[in-house]
Amino acid sequence: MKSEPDVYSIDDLKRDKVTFWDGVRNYQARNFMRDQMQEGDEVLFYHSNAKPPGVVGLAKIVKVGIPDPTAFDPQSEYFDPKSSPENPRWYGVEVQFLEKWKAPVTLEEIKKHPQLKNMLVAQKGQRLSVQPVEASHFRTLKALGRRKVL
DNA sequence: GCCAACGTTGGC
DNA sequence: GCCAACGTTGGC
Repeated sequence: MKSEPDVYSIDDLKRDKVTFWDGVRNYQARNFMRDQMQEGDEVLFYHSNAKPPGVVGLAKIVKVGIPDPTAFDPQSEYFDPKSSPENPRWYGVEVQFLEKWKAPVTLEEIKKHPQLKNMLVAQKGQRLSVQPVEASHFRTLKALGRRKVL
């Protein structure tokens, strides 16, 4: 899951412990959250528009399939008049903080890594804010994130 | 700040 | 249902 750290960072999640992941307004991302995510799933937390961009830690899905209330709120920047509480168009999930790594696994590193370079996030033009990660990629990346920092 | 690579919108 | 125009994402 991608987030711009200026908007919501891994430190914010660490502070909050649990947060509702709102504001997803892309059908592919929504469908992935709705159809693929399960409670208990681990999630890579990615800082986009960051210096450097990369995966900064781990989180866990604690609840799925929650209608996104910001879509109903005319004051919200995520307001969508086509979504209503009776017929919600947008959904989110609850995410729990697990760990923040001492150093991020940067996008540059992912692109260079033989076992990670074909990850979705490393592909050109790939801008989905929520995207699937293959199990082997997940394991490799997690091990990299947990390495001792020199 | 630039711009490639999308996704969405709306006229027709 | 096509597609041009427009908006957004996000690395660089």
